[in-house]
Amino acid sequence: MSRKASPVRKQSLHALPTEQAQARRFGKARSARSTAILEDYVELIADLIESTGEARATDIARRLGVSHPTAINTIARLKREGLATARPYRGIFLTEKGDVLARRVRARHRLVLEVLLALGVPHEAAEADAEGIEHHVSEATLKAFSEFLRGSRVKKAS
Amino acid sequence: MSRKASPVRKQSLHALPTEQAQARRFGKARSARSTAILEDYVELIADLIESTGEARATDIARRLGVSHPTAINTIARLKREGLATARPYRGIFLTEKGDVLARRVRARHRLVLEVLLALGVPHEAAEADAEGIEHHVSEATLKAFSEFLRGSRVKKAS
DNA sequence: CTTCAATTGTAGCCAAAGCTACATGTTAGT
DNA sequence: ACTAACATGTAGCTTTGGCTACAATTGAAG
Repeated sequence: MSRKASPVRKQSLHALPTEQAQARRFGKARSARSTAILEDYVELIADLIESTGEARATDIARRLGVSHPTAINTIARLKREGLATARPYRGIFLTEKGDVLARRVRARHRLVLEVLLALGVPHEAAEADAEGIEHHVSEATLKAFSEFLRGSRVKKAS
Repeated sequence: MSRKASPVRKQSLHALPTEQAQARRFGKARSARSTAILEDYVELIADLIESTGEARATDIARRLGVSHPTAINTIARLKREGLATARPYRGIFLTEKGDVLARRVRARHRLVLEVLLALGVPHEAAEADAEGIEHHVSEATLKAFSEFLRGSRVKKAS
């Protein structure tokens, strides 16, 4: 079937998106997946530094639920990408770039969590799902979320 | 720092979750990520079969925006996991198990999309983000979503 | 019935993200 | 000042999910 590459594939009943549109969407999801881990690390490092004064590799590994070599490997990737630095045996630090990313990610995380809670998702599920969902929320969606929250807060206040 | 493994790490200002809780959440997100691709394939195969009568490897590759060997590799994984079968040069088919998964995934996808739209997310962003978000939505969240939608539909109707 | 282009399959590469096992540093407590 | 326990680092393996390049199969058109 389908000898020629593209000409107007019969769009039927449920109307699939066009190939291009669908490929674009999947591509976005793929790239979000590949940055998700970096974002998790950066966010966690920022949290640890803020709340305990330092971010050590093993603490990070324990909190992520991975082995410490895995954490060290990923931290090496953070360094390669200019998001973090580390003085051996002295802990992990964020670069300026890492810090900027951390702020963005944390704000987004909080917003996603609040929206889930506002929608009536139970606390623990909201916390768990937010951890996965946050990486796939675009700017446009973020904006809609914060407007929705403003609305629902107003409603509650009245 | 932190000679002993766990004793009550000082929970400060922003109150980090406990190590166990956080590790559990990250673990869930990780496993969701690893099944996300399988779910995408199964969903797409079901869509293609329903709307065009068959699912060919190259169509799948084109729609996902990946090379055809990548698609074939992943389809091999689907077969290994008992979700799909393929008769060489004859297209891809879902097993019973694959079909069950496809139904679940499609229902979830639709629900996530509807919620995003109901929250005021623009159409294209909603479609794109849903593609990533859907894989991280738990049963509890799904339930909350469908109740929220019922509510918002009622409101709109009034 | 041949041919040639599209589809499908195979081989072999890469990077990421996980693991276990082992080696090396550090440092708190005696 | 030692030493044991913990933290950190290194080596080497696996799986997943990408890729390109090439080989084989199909089937529509001539």
